Amino acid sequence: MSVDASIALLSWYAVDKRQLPWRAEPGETPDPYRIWLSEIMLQQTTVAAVRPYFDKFTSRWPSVEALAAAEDSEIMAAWAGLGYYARARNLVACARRVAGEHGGRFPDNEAELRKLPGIGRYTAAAIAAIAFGRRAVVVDANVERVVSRLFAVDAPLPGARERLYALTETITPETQSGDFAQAMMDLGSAICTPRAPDCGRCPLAPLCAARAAGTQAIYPVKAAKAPKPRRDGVAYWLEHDGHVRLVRRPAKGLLGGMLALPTDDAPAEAAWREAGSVDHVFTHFALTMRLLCAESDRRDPDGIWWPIARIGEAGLPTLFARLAARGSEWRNAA
DNA sequence: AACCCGTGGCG
DNA sequence: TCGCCAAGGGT
Repeated sequence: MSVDASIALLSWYAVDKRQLPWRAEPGETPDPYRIWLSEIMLQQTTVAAVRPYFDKFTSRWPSVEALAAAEDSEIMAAWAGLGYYARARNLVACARRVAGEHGGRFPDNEAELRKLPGIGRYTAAAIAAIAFGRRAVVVDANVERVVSRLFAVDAPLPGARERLYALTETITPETQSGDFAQAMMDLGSAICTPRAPDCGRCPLAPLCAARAAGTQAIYPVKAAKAPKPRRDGVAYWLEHDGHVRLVRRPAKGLLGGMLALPTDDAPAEAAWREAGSVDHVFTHFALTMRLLCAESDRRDPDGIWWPIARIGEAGLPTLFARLAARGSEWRNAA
């Protein structure tokens, strides 16, 4: 099974693999910095969403030393809109550790990579295999889906995670495990998809237990999810002389470390006026946030005041970018 | 171990 | 329309 699976898969990958900006062409040497950056961005995020951010980051910061030397605020702003902002905070911390403690070179093995911020079991294995040619067991959501079908694993996720890891280990080849991992992920993305997998085009179909039983659509089995609660909030658009008041959110928690409109408590005594609301869905709750707007007769010198004409450059996360659009409309209507 | 943490596309 | 889903990690 092991050898058959990897040969069939690698043959398919050699022909049908995707061209991606971070992926080295055959004969090229992969750049660990670009592999690392792409892997962090791709955590729980689609290739289509990552592409423009990867291009922007590698243009502005072509090396890990360049990234390490950047200001936190620049990097957070550049990450705005991509989500899961702890990744950006860990990205800076990791770049500075690599630049400061490793001479600008990423560790070339899983155990050392695993010690760096933002690099967990999956990412350490992926970088070790793809950037450094190490044999590593790379298990992401694509691989879990493919393997759950190959072996018809009936135990539900996330409990079945260790079982799926062990099964992946049995089919991971000793060499070319980086290509094998990327092939599994491309297969999961293009053919062995969550709904309606295209088994007719799958190089692993002859080896697939679920396919043999005709039950491929039921895998991976997943535990029921808790219902998503709804919450309500208030944000404030306070402007003065063409500028709007912003705040830097606390480093931890929701949208941590990002610039935002003030929330919860009014930033000033003013004649606040309703300007509608924005609905936004986060991973674990749905939020309806009202927007209150006012003009201030003075400018608190301790606050962050951003020119409204350039609000698009502030690097607001999506929720606040949408609220800011409402605030600008309110302003133009007044 | 269970919970926290974004966003946009898709059927 | 809305729930599902995505190259997960931290605590």
